[in-house]
Order: sequence, then structure tokens, then C-alpha cells
Amino acid sequence: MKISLVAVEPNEQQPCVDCSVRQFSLCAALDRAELRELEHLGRHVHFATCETVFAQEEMTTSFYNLLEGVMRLYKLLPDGRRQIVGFALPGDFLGMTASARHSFSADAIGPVTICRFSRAAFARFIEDKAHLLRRINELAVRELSQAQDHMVLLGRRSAEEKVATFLIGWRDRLGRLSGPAKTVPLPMSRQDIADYLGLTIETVSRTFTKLERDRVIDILPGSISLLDPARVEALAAA
Amino acid sequence: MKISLVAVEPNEQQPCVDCSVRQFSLCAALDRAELRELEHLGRHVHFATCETVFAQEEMTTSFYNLLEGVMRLYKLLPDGRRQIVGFALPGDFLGMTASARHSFSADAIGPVTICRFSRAAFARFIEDKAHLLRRINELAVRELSQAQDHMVLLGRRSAEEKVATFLIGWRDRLGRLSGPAKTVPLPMSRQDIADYLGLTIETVSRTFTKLERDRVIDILPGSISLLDPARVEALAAA
DNA sequence: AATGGCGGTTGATTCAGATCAAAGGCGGCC
DNA sequence: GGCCGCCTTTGATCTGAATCAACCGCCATT
Repeated sequence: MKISLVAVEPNEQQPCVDCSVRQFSLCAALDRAELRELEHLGRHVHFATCETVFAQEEMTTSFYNLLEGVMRLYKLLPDGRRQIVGFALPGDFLGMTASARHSFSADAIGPVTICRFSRAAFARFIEDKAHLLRRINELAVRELSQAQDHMVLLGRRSAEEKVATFLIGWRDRLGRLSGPAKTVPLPMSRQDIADYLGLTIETVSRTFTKLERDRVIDILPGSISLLDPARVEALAAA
Repeated sequence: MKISLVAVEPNEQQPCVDCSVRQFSLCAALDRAELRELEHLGRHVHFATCETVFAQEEMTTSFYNLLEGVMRLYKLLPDGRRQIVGFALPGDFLGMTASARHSFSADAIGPVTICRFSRAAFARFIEDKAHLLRRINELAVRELSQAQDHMVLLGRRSAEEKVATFLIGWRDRLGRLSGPAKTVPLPMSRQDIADYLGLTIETVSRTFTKLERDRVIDILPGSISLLDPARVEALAAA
């Protein structure tokens, strides 16, 4: 069982019981019989780098369980300004909406594999399963809490604090999936990071450079190494 | 049946069926028998202006249904910077948390009345009620969506757009409770608005003044009148 | 090995909003 | 009525991050 940040190649669709992200996902709440039932509803789908899985304003036809890879979730203003509201990792569940349309867009950062459920079938499946509904609640409330943390970041923190908070948060999320590590892979572009933190690409780049000059991080191609994790954590906490 | 932004005076605890905010609240999902059951679990409580109903990091002991008045929900950074993550209005349900502790503080803007439920009792009450769990989901997902909208505002909008978006959003929320109106009551202080929008009090004040100079709004004590709603909406949409 | 393109970095300058400072306005209270 | 304190507005100045503008490094293509 390994969690992959990149979908390697179209693999056979294995049974839900063997699903590598099961215990991190919604499906952790299901028993064996339910998993077998669910198996008929989900279809594995692959998306290539930068492909869009669903777009803002599109009708919601499916729910999605991310299996491999990383996705960016973002909202666009009419004039093109973009705010990334989150990055999705394996185990994340997408497609819950208040209305019948998606309120944000989601596309692949690198190749991804997704487990897709028809909206209607899935809705029927969960309808009377209180334990599953409670699990969905738990996920929704956790996401809401993260969203509120992010509001604090966007509204009240300096560029340096934003970048540090992002590094620590991303490291911790990856750590929960694959265990702790001092080097943090950053599959997303600088522009993505900027749009997530409410900054410009130049400011993100300058801030990374400053942290590197201060011997706090090391900038590597596609990743950042935390030379002084305590300093980064301090910046993130402050 | 009237919805009040201010709790007038300690009133008798009327039965849930007569609750003025029922159809806006969680309880809209309950039938008569369930309402009668719930009646024994909820207690009406009053709070005076600026009193804290619960604080960040405090253990969660209760759930709360706001009946009358307005509350501010906010997070504090260690150095005192504050981000208001939302304002609560009658019908709003508070106290759902991912952990056992509150992730934000909530206090009264003006006098409020709250229907308080013991956490354990309420958890037992909803445990197997799928329709109620679905309703809670609906509320959580709606809040998440609002939070994402607010991230866009905080990360990507100018001061003028922020203020306009706030005015329109607040007007619409009040409108849903008490019908449309051209004059928007603002029970919260300028500082609250600033901390909600990720601005300073001076910038909020200046932006209001500018909109008034442009004949777009009229600044009244405790409220704002929208002279040119279309202009405000345009600023908010842009 | 040259060419072109793209993502990232760096530098110079500008500007929106923050900060610092002072003065109004208004209600509560003696 | 007059004084106090708080909230809000207004003005002057400053500054962190945005904007504008090169430029670098690296890979892919020819």
C-alpha cells in the first residue's frame, strides 16, 4: 500500500477493500458488505497534467474520490483573477456542493487517478446510512475548519508568514499520508502557490529566496528542504 | 413570527413548534414528535452585548442555535491580530467542530438569545436520524461554500470590492430573514467589518466615505442605505 | 550546437492600503 | 449642562507587496 502523488499508469481497478487510500477517505466508514456494494458504483478514471476534472458553474454529475496525484481547486473572478481554495491529495473527496452546480473548478497537477461515482447512485447509497453521513459531516467540518484557518492567513498574515504556513501545512498533510520527511515535494507551480496565498508569483519567489538566504530552507527543483523546521514553524505560528 | 437582530428581553421559553427561526434552522428537518423530544434538550440563554458565548480552544460542551441577535465569529493570532470568519444571524447553528475544542471564538454583537443543547444529548439525538444528518451536511456544505467565497474576497479583491461585496452579502442575508430592504442595518462596528474583510478600520471608513461621495451609498448611524444598488452589485461582482 | 519557450528569479519603480496622528461626533454619566 | 470616553472620520506619511521589466536556466525541438 503506497500513496502516490503522481498517477503512474492506468492500472486495473482493484476491489475497494484493497484501495490504497481507503482509510484516509470517506470509505473508511464502510463495512465489507457496503464496500462490495460501492464497488459497482465507482469507476477509476485517469486525467493528464492540467486536465480539468470539473469546472465552476458546471452541473454536478458525479462525486470524486482522489486516488493518486494532486489537484488544485480554484475559483475565478470574471476578470481572470484566481484564488486557489485548496489542493486535493489522495483520499480527498470532491463534489459535495450546496447547489446543483460546482462552486469551484478542479484540475490535475500532474497525472491523477480518480474514483468517480454517479451523483444519483451515490446519493441513494448514502441516503440512510447514518454512520456514513456522520463521516461525511466529519470531513465537511474539518474542511470548513481548514477554510477558516486559511481565511486568517489570507486576511491577516504577511507574505513571509503565508509562505511559511503553507510549507508547514503542506508538509504535515503529506506527512499524514506517507510519514514525516524533511524534504517537501512541491508539485504545484509558483503561480499556484501565489494564487493559494493571495500573493503574486514574484513575491512568492522572493520570499523563498529570502528564506534560503537566511539558511532556513533549501530550494530544490520540485521541492523545498526545511533546513531549520523550527524557524519555519515559528513563522507559521506567529 | 418575527426575526430580531436584537434580543429584547428575557422571554418565556416557547415550544419548538412556535420557534421563530425554526424554518431557517437545523430544526426545519424535524417532525412534530422530534421537535417535542428536542424541546427537553434545549435551553434558552441570553447574552449581553460583547459577552463571549464560547472561546477558541475552549472544550466544546454545547451546540447553539442562534435565536435573536447577531454574533461575530473570529480567530485570533497569538499577537492579537484578529480575523472574523463570519457573522452569525438568527437560525445559524454553532458548535460543530472537527476536534473537541472550539476552533474560533463567538461573541454577542448586541444582546442575543441562544438555544443551547448539551453536546452529548444532542449527539445522541441526531445519532441515527439520517434526515437530520443530511440537513446538517447541507448546512456545513453551504458554510464551506461561503468560506471559499470569502477566501476569494480576502485573497484577490481590492478594498472597494471587499466593502461592496460585504454590503451586498449582508443585505441578502438579512433579506432572506426579513424581506428585502434598501437600508442595510450594520450592527457591527467598523473594526468588526475591517477584521472581516482583512482591512484596517481606516480603510473601511475611507471606502465608505468614497462610496458616499460617489452617491452610491448613504452612511446613516448604525446602517447604510444603498442609493445605487446596481453600482454596489457591479463592484461586488467584478 | 543554435533556437525557442516556459517557469522561475531578480531588479527598479509604483501604489494601495497600512500606519501614525489628530480631530469630530455622540451618547452616557455625574 | 458639561465632561469623558469611545467610535469614527480625516489627513499625512510610510511601506509591503504589486507591477513592470529583464534575464536566467533548462528542456525540447530542430
